[in-house]
Amino acid sequence: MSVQGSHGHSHSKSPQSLRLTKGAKKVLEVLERTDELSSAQDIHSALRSEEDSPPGLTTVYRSLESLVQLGLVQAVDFGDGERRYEMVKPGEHHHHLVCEVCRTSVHLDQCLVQQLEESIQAKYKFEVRGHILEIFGLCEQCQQAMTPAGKK
Amino acid sequence: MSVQGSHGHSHSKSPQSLRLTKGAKKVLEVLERTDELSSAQDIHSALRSEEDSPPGLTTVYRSLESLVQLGLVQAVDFGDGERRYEMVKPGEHHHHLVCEVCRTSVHLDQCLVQQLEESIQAKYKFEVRGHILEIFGLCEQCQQAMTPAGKK
DNA sequence: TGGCAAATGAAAACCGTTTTCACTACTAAA
DNA sequence: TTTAGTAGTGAAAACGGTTTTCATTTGCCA
Repeated sequence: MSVQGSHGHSHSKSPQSLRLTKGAKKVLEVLERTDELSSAQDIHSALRSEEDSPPGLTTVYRSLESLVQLGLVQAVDFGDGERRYEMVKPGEHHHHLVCEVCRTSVHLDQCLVQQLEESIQAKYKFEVRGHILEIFGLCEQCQQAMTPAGKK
Repeated sequence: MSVQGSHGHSHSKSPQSLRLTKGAKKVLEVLERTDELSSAQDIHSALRSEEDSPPGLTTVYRSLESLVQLGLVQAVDFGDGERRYEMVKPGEHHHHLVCEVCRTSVHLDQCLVQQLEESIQAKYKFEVRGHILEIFGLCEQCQQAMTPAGKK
């Protein structure tokens, strides 16, 4: 249920794209079988290497936007300038451990924030609609790979 | 303690900027008296409207990078394409309620994640170094401003 | 089957951020 | 105090992910 603003001016999303277009289906397929977070470009190259006439990058972006709107996909932003996406399994909601070195990410098995929302709502009169929680650090391998000396 | 990757390749930050330069001081002053999150451009225009020879945008960016490195400022990314910054009061760590309509943000008075870090560390063998938690929704005013009809 | 709205792709525009490079301001040594 | 040498700065260009534009194609349906 993470919320994702858009770069530019985000015109309220008109008629189009409320249906699952052909391109969007292909994008969703890629995300369906990918366990890690994927950027638009990741998805685009995945498709290009397996389809004979893959959707263009533009279509991938547009599809992702629709899929997010449809609630089938969630966008995550680590602040490194590249947005990542992943499938949302219905009723599932979770966060990630993101390794700062190798950038791999692991799902946390449940949402840590849900219980807090109610009290925030009461205390701040703030209507909670979504949240981003990402935890950064070092995965096990990268901890080991970092020799005591190199521990910048 | 939010973590902030950089856009490009982030050359490990050489000698320079480990001291508080003149430009950085001005940037810090702006953040010091601002209670909301500010983007680089915000800071730049603030300075331009009050100094006779204000630091350029480049310097603002460079200063912010240094200040983050020095731990005096933290960067926050909502995924709308614009990074925001705020002063870090020593020992303080908190998160924000961000209104999706008017984009104002309010501090939560404490960190909601700290208690979790230890158990994450144990369970996932993941060395936690930082996290991002931002909660999105509607502030009180914007809730009211949204007439039942206009509730897109 | 003809007409239209939606979908698509290529290329251009965007825009926040970073890099480059020439120049200036400090600072420390002589 | 002059003289390096180093760090800081600004303007402009480069970058790169994302969005827009616009001409074309696709697919639905009356």
